[in-house]
Amino acid sequence: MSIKENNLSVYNTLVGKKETFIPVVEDHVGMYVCGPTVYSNVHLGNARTFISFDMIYRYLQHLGYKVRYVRNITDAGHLEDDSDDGEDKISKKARLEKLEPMQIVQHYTVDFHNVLRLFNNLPPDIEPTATGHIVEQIKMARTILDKGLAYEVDGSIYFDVEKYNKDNNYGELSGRNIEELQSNTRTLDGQKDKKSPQDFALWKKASSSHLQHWESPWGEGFPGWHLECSVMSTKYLGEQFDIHGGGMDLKFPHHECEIAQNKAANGKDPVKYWLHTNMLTLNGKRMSKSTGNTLNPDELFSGDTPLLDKGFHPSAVRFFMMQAHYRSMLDFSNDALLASEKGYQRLMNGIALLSSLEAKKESTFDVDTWLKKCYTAMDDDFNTPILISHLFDAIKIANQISDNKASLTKQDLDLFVNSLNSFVFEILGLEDVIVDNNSDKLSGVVDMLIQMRKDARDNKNWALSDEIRDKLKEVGIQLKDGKEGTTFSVN
RNA sequence: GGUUCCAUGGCCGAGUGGCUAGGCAGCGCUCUGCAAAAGCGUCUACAUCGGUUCGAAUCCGAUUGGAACCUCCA
Repeated sequence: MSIKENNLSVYNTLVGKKETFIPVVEDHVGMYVCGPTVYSNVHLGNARTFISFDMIYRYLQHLGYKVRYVRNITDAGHLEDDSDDGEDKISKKARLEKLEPMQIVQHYTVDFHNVLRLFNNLPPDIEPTATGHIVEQIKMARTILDKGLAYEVDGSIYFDVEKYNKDNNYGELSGRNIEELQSNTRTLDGQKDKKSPQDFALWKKASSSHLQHWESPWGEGFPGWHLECSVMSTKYLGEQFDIHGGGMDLKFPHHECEIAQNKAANGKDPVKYWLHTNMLTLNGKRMSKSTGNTLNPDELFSGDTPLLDKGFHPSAVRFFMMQAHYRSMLDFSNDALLASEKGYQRLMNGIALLSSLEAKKESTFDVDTWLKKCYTAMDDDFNTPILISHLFDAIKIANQISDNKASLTKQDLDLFVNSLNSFVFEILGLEDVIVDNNSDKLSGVVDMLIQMRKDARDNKNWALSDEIRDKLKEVGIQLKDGKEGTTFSVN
């Protein structure tokens, strides 16, 4: 399959503007996305980032690119700070719960996968773990050490930012400069080993309290915060690859350090396009594990939280997220979600209707132009909100066709139906959940009541027919009287 | 404190130097025994104050308010 003729442009954080997307290797895309640190349940903010990149992955594939999507699992634990007695999150959690660190890792990795599956995310092609690449991390640390861009202090290896900055630009991604950083870095305890506060650890000596540690040329220790991503992206995508993604919050220092490590080790700019997704906020503040301002997916699905009136289907939530651009901040609220859910149902109803429409002799609607607009939206840095506005236009046309106010030829109708389905299900990754609402048994019961109500209505027994309708409504079943008979929906 | 970003109609949320995004709610209509649902139509906004321009919500400056990063976080 050849690449669809397209003008995909992406917003590249590195240059601060949109650029035409041209992969390093023709027809192939290497994409690395920073995955979660698995020390607690994944929250919706995390999910947003991975859902956004899932959409990007899907669209790149749709365009015909052969994509290798790598997303890591951070299971080695990042240090809480750079102090000597620093304890990483995974060890800390393990100590609290009296569990093996890898037990924690396993538990939350499974949770992470489950949640993303519910959101209909495709799995990445490779999902490497930090603990599975200790050898490679030691090797890269040694390479950087050999090149003189890192130094050893008491069993720990630190990256020499100042020295690196002489021939490179530390801060190119986040727009910082090193002087500013030096004058503005807060003073933290236990940084006496480092030459300069902005230096960061490639390898840290393990203290006796550390549960996770490995043997290295410098003694027992564990890898630094940023090394795993440099190592694993290089290993699976090469020294230079196309897309590196992650949340905005990782821009600095994490991604900045990744660039520095890769350039120091390989002498090349590792990434062509840096893509950063914006935060999901709750009450106007960013969701964050450490501050506790979070909403967990199971609370969202069940509605078991004071924040929500009811539970929401993962696909409706995904639609809610797709209605905002991935680079915009999105605030999570009950009202916004309810509004989105209704729109989502409308979209699904329209799609169901569309597949039952009949072709006519002539077309009153220009499908090709519509389709082009859809692609233009997606090609413009994956603008899903605009795409969705076009999808609603399509739904309007579908209704018009149904009312005989518009028509499409067989060829146009097929293209229309296929394109709409492909955008909604294949690219946006939504699911048709209307069907899921109607379990066989329930619909059997309700159909019986609908028939009884019809008999009552035929006998003009309005009291009974209204009672059936209203009682059903009370238990959350909405009857819908239409020309072709009565259907129902479950709220 | 430093750096960066944002402020859009009742709500959510795109866009952007002249060409009414879209969704939800509201209102009107169609349908209906009455409703509901559904569909159709409609409501025309861009924080404040200056400036640039034939023209600014869109560019520039200031002000106010908010956010992110600077410390682990998607």
